[in-house]
Amino acid sequence: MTEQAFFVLTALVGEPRHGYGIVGEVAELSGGRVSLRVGTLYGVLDRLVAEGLVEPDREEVANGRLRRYYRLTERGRDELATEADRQAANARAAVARLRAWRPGEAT
Amino acid sequence: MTEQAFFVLTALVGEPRHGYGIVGEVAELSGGRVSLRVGTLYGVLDRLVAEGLVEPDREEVANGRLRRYYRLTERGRDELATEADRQAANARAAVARLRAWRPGEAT
DNA sequence: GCACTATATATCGGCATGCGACATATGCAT
DNA sequence: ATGCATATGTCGCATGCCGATATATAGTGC
Repeated sequence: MTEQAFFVLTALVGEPRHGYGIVGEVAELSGGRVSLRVGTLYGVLDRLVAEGLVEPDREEVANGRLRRYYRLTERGRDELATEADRQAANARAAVARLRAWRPGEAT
Repeated sequence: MTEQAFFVLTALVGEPRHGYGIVGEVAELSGGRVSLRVGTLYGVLDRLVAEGLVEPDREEVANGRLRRYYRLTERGRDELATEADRQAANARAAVARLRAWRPGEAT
């Protein structure tokens, strides 16, 4: 799973969001580290829908502008949890190695 | 940074390794979750060398077979540490959200 | 002797993905 | 009127992953 897809899923946890809202939410919850571009968003969203991790929720018109909402599926939630564990494990593996071999302490 | 590049850097922490050795090391330290393919390896390695995160170490001939070793640079080590923090933070953000909204507790 | 496997290097082409640029449209402020 | 924030979406380029392929040596099984 790509980092962008990972953050889209995370942004959708709890409540459905529309495309533009996801962009803002991703920027916020990543602390600005990841800026999801619109050119990326719809491609990612289409793929996630095709994989059954996300599904269309509803359409709203707010202030004359269309809002298309998406929500996380049960499977999307599970996949996200699995992926989060993976990432955490990867980070742990790297940190453990970096600690084991301090500079100048090469085997 | 891609997951493959991340694992190549991790595999090189502490001691220089040759290409084929990196493949085995990555498989081991990822618990089999990531299988780095040879078609991927050399591309990743070239990019890391170009970015100054990895550099050629030495060449050896063992059992009539050439072994080309690579080692992690100071910058490579720093980048890996930064990336590991990023991954850990991403995982934490996702887990925190998943815990906050349990199934059926939607806002 | 011959086939197969493991070790070890490297290249090539197809496919997926990320993203800048662009297109379109509304409401609000200047 | 001009521009900005909001909101949707498309297109093409560049990057990156990986299967397939090529080359070469040493050891094992038949």
